[in-house]
Amino acid sequence: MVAGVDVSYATQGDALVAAAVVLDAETLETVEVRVVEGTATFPYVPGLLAFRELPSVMAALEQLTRTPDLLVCDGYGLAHPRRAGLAVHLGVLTGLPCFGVAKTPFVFGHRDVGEERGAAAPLTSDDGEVVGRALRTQPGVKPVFVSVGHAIGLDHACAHTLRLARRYRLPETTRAADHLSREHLRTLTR
DNA sequence: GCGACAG
DNA sequence: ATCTTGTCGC
Ligand SMILES: [Mg+2]
Repeated sequence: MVAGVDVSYATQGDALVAAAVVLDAETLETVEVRVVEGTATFPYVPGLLAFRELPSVMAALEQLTRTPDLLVCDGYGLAHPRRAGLAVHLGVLTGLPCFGVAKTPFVFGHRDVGEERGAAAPLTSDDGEVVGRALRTQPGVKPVFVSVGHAIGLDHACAHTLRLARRYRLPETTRAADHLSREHLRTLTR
């Protein structure tokens, strides 16, 4: 069981909606969905995203009737200035294996990535440590950035990412959580 | 000292 | 993240 989490924010005011979606890792079938309405209590500050998004994400996860075996975050884990991105926080808070899949670069660069699906290049710090991996999930489409959160290795995190992103650039977990939180927020704003 | 900066 | 109109490619 793999869970994806994400948060949507209202333009007016501080309302937000967090979503947790559990998918069967094999079939990608939706097993359970949870949405939580909340309020933003922390601003967006690059490097401190966990403090803005995780309170409501934790609330949504606590509503699940089944504990997932793996968590997938929308953002970074170890590939963070302090090696403490939201995927690391969420893994420690829950005690569950967790990794992050980010959509855009943050602070670490990488060599060119081949154009084929599965092509990859390490994200490295100035002193050469590998903190993540740029991974092409669809041929000819921008790569995603995978990094370890907690209790999982980078190879396994990338393998899961590829299995969860067979048709689209982003993992189905992230797509489902993003869609659910966005739609629920819309019902509040309209 | 200045610029860059996940979502 | 959210807003917003058009454009490009499969
Ligand atoms: Mg997000």
